[in-house]
Amino acid sequence: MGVANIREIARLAGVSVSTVSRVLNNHPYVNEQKRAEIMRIIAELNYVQNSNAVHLSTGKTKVIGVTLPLVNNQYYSSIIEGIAAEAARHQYNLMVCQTNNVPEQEHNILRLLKNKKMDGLIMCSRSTSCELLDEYAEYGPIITCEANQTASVSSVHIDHYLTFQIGMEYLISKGHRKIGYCIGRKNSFNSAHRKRAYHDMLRSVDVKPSADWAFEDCLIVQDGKDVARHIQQMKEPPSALLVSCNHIAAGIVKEAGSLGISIPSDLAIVGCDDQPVGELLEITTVSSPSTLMGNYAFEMLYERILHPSSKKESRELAPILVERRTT
Amino acid sequence: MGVANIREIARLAGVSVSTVSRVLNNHPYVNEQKRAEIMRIIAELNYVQNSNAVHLSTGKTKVIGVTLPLVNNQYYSSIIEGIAAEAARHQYNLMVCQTNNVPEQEHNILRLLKNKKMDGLIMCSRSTSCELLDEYAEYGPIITCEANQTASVSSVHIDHYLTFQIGMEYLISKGHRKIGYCIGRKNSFNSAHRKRAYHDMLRSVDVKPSADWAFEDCLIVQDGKDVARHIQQMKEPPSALLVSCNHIAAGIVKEAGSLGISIPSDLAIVGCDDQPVGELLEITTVSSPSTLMGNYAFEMLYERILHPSSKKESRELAPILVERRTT
DNA sequence: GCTTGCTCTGAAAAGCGTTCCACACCGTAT
DNA sequence: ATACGGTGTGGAACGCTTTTCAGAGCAAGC
Repeated sequence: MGVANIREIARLAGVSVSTVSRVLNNHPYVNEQKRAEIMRIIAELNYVQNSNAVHLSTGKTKVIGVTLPLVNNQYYSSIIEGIAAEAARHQYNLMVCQTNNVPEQEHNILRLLKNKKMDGLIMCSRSTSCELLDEYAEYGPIITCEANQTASVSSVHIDHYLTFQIGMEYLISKGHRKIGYCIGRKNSFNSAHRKRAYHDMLRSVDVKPSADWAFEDCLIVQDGKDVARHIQQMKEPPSALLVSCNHIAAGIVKEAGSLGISIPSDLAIVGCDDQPVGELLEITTVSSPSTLMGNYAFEMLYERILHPSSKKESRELAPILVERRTT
Repeated sequence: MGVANIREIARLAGVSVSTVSRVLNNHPYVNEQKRAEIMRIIAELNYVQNSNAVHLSTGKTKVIGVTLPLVNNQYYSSIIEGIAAEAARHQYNLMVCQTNNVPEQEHNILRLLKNKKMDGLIMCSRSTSCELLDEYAEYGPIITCEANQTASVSSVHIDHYLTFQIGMEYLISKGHRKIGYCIGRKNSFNSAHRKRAYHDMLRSVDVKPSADWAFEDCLIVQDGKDVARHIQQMKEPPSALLVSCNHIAAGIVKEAGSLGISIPSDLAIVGCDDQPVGELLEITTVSSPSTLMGNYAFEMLYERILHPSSKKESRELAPILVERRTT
C-alpha cells in the first residue's frame, strides 16, 4: 500500500508513535523485540515516511539549490558535477535552477530559500544585487561561485584577474604585443576583473590597447566564428587572443582553420577555463578547476548548514596554465 | 522577520486563518477591504508560506525529478534543457539526480517519488528493472527517455534502431561495406537495438560483419581516441564507422587527424546525436532532437500529474541525417 | 412573505512526523 | 536503605497550511 502513516504502524504494533519514530530514526532505547516487530510491520505495509511531514517537522529538507545561467554549458556542468559528488556523499539532493541571467528568475529562487524549499543555495549565476543577497542570506546559507561584495555571503571563485594576468604574461613572454581579448557579458563582475588585468598587463609593456582588439558579448560558438571572420578582415589584426571561454576559443580555432588563418603562427589563442573541448582541440588554456570549485562550494555550504553562525569566508582558486597547440 | 506564520497574520488582521489562506491563494469571496489589509500585513511582516506545510497539506510539491547517468555530458544536458524550459513555464522545479548507472542509486531516487519528495520523475538513465518501475509508478507518474517494456510507464525516446538504420543505409549508399560501429554500454537496451540494426543492414548487402569492427564501452573522448589508434594498427580496418555519440566521434576524428588517417577518404565517420561538438568538428551525424525530447518528456509528465488515470503512451522521435564533412 | 442563491467568514479537521517532558523500572553504588 | 543513572515508553505539543462544512447576511425572484 504505502498509504499507511506512522500512527497506523503504532496501532498495529501496539506501541506509541514515539516508539515507531525512534525505530525509524535509529534512536537507541528501544526494546529489541519491539524494534524487530515494528520493522516487520513497516516492511509488511511497505511504509515510508512522508518526507514533507519530516521537512515540516524538522525544518530541514536535505535539498540544496543551484542556480546557473544555463544548464547546457560544460563549464557549469563541471561545477554541478563537483557539487553533485559532494552532495551525494552527504545524502543531499540538488535542485537545479536555470536563471538565464534574468534577475527576476534569480529572485524567485532566492524565495525558495526563504520559504524553506531548500536548506541552502549555491549561486553560479549572479545577476542579483549584494543587498538582496544579504537579505536572503538571513533565511539560509548562500555560497556564490563568483566573488561578491556582500557582508555575509561566502564565495568560492576563480580569480579572474589572475586568470587573465597569467594568460597575458604568457602571451607577452611569447613575444606577442598586439593582444586582443574575447569576453562574454560586457558588464559582469568577472568581465570587469578580466579587463582590468588585460589593461594592466598591456600597460606593463607600454602597449596601448586598440579598441579593435576587444571582442565582447561572445556567448556561443558562433560568436567565436564571427570573431575569426572579423579578424581576417582587419587591417591590423591582433597576433594573439585571450578568450574567456574555451567553447568560444573553439569556434575561433575551427573557423580560422577554414579561413586559412594559421594557428598559432598567424594567430595565437589562449582559452580560460577547463571545458573538455579545449583538450579536444588542443587549445592552450588557463585552466580553472571548476569541478573542484563545485566540491568546495558544497563543502562550504554544508559547513554553514551545520553551523549557521560561521563567518563569511572567501576561497579563491588559482588557475593553471596548460600549454597545448594553439600558442 | 520572516518567522511569522499564517496564524500570526490572521491575528494581526483580526480575521481567521481561512481568510488569510484565501488571500494567499487568490480565492474569490474575500472582502476587498480585508484582502487589502491582509496583503498589507503580509508585506509588512515580509511573510511567505512555509512550502513544506503547503506540500504536506496539498500532497503536491511542484518538484519533478530527473535522473541521468552523469550530469556533465552534453547529450543529457540538452535533454535537461528541454525539460527545464517546459518546467519553468509551469512553475515546476527540477531535482536533478546523477545515478552513475548504479541501480541502487536509481532505486533511491524512485523512493523519493514514493515518499512524496517529488510529484513525478523523468528517467534519462535506466538501470532499473521493469517490475520495479511499474511498482513505483503507483506512487507517481514516471516517464522514461528510453523505450521500456513496462505496463504503466510512458516513454519518449529516440528510435535507436532507426538511427543506426539511417546511418548504415547512408554509409552503404556511399559505397561502404566494411563498416564498424562504436557504442557505449555493451548491454544496455539502446545498444541492443543499435546492434540489431547494424547487423540487419549489413546482412541486406550480404556483408558478414567482422568482430573486429565492433567497438564497445566507448564512454569518454579518450575511448574514441583509442579507437582511432586501434584502427591504425588493423590489417583490415573498416572504411567507415557508425558512432553512437558525437563526443566519441570527435575523439576519433581528432586523433585520426594526428595519426595521419585521412577523413573521410581513409575512414568515414557518422555520429548519432546532436551534441554541439558534432557541429563544431563538422561531423556528419544522425541527429536526435534531444532538447525536443526533453520538452515532450515534461509535457507528458505534466499531463499525467494532472490526470493520473491516463494510459501508457510511447512517443518515438525520428532522427535526422545531417551531412557534414566526415563522410 | 418566502425561497433561492450568492457572497463572505470562521471553526475544526486533516495531512504526518519529531521531540520534549514525565514517568517507570531496574541495577548499582554509597 | 537510599539515591542515582541508564533504559525504555507514551502523551501531547509543535511545525503550518489547506479545505470542508456550516452558517450568516443580503438581494433578487415568485
